Amino acid sequence: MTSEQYLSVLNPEQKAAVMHEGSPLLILAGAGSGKTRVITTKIAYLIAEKNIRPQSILAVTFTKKAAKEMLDRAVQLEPRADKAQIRTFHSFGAWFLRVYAEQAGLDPNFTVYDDDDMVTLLTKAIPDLPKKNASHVAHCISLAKDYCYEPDNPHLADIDHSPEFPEYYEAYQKRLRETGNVDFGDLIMLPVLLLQQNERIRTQMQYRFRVILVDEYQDSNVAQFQLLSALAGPETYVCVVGDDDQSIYKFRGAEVQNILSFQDQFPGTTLIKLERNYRSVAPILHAADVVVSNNSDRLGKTLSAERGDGKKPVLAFIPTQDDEARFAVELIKAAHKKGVPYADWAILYRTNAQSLSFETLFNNKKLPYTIVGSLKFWEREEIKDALCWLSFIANPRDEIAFRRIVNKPARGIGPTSQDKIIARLPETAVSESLLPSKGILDACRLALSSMSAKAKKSLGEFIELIEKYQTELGMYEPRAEGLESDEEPADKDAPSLADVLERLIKETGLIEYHTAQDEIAGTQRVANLQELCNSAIPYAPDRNGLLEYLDHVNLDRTLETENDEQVDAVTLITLHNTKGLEFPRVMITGLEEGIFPRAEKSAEELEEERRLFYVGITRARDELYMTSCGVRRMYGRTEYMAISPFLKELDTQQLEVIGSIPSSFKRVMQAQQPASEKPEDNPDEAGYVTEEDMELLERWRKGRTVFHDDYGYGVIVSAKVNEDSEFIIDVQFQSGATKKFLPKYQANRLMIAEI
DNA sequence: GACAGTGAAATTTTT
DNA sequence: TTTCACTGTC
Repeated sequence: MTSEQYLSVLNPEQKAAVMHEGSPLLILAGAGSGKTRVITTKIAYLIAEKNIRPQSILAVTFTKKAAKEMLDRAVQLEPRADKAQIRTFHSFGAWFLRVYAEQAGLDPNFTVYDDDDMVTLLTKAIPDLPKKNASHVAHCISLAKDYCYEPDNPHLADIDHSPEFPEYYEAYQKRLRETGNVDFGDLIMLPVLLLQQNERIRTQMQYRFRVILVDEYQDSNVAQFQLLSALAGPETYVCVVGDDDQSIYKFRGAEVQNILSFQDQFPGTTLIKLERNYRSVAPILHAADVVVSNNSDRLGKTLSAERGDGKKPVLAFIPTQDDEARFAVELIKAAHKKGVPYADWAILYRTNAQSLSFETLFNNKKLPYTIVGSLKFWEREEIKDALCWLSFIANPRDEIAFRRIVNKPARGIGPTSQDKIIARLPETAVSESLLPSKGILDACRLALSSMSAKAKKSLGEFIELIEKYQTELGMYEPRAEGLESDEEPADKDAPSLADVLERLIKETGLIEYHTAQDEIAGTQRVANLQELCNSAIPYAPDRNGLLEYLDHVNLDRTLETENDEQVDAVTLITLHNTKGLEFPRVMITGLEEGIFPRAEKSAEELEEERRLFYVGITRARDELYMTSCGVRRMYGRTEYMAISPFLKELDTQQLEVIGSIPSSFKRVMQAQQPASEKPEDNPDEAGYVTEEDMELLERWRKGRTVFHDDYGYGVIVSAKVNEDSEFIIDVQFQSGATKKFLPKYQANRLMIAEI
């Protein structure tokens, strides 16, 4: 495509953003304003018209999915863009640290620890830290790293002001360095420290990247800002794109301040606003706007709906979560009959746990779906086991991996022996001046003499097995790689890492171990292991292949189903994961107080939840459905849900409301009706009593005997409309227990007992 | 050191 | 309701 062609489809602001040069650029891009198009066109334009070498362009995104899409679209416009560095922040960090592993004090074959590994390592580093506290401390350490605070930083108290925290952090960091590995936070923090301390490396990097583009800048954290600052030299062209209304990662250290103060941090910045929305029809955009305008802490912008009018959003009140899933199925099936593909639909929810009722029913009704970003697969025991074998082969200083695999299946080397071995680790560091060290393997050899005959034998076999694979994969050969790392994808028929992995899980006894487990518990573990092997197919059976594969699984937990794009399936996804995506038809589920927004939110956090709602609404192109359940099963108990406070912020005149409307919402609707249509009588009691309530009051009056499926016979001791305008009864059962019910939602389980 | 049985806790959101 | 961590026994 020529640049005239791709520039001609842009509106004036977009074109200005693409062609801008000579100063830092901040693009404030509203939802659906063609932000990705602008970035990808800019990449193509810089290469084609400004003679920028593709290799010297760095484009950073937050998710691998976004990176992939950006690369694909840029390549469509300009084939040479495939040489540009388009990565997530974390994968850039991993790339950088592999290039400068030695300077960063890391094993060149390091792998990345996840949150669970952090907790485990922490309990090893600080033995008397209670397990329950460990995950909290681990979380705080992550946050500290998001702010680029080292253990001696006085600001640590802002994160956790317990006096021990800096000690814990320091002990953890020391132990982590001994493993040669990194955690997620290190992937950003260590490059920042290295760039700040080492002028030569800084100059190298600043020379290497002449253009840096950052997407979703509103969700960058302080460490990422510092990384950007360190990478940007006086000659570097910096362009960031973001939307303060879509900042949803505060809990992870995201700092909206980064985008709000960008113009101060980078003096002379040009600001371009993209406010034309090309995605959603007007009523959907209106709903989004009404909701987000309840937030106070925002730059403020007005989106115009370029697509014009369309279908009003639908708000459905639904009895239970099973009905919610049924509602989705019916809607989707009905549309499918009219030719709407399944893939047009996305079901959005606040917490991963909510996907379950949809999965169950979709399976039942043979409705195809894909789950995005479900971490479950990678958290499975058998998967982690297999990956730890690979990690330990790559880096035999990896204490966590070692402990996990050395005694599985049982080899008679329990925690006590493991501690003994790890205790010998310092000796190996001294005796082993030649790099790379064989770490724990050497420590095992030192500890052999003090072990029982049985343990000695199996530990010897363990060492042998690891070393065999290390040799096969050439783990100690120098890495033939400079700054460029443009690996060609492996040939389909070429030998693959998958073959190695398959052999490994057989030889280690993992497959037998899990076959046995499958038979006992009826699980799918062997099948999962097979799936894992499949995921390794594109990687070469050598050192680089292994490291790339491990980075891939550690930095991107979404299981790549190769035929992702071809299969026609409904998308099940958390609201957070929808960032950057769009769908013709969107259903936002679980709009109940305590679910969305989640319970116990401060005012500030509530604004973030509201932004999350805003993000969800603005994903929809043509149709938007919102559902709210009356009751929901949680922890095996049935809970009565109040409607989400966000629903009360909607413009009910611009909604289609269906289902049995709770009186608390009827009140909202009446309040918003034009004065002429308002009913005359408006009793201003605590609870507003509707006609429907009158019927309920008559039927469920005080003193009547009722029968409940679970609790048996009982007497109604109170019947009233509560503060939330919901009709509620108290029933005293024969057991003596008193329970509250909303009879409207209990038609199947609670009935009047005729006497 | 392995395993069965018991009791308590669990659901944020993600790179 | 399910899952996980802890305890006591072999």
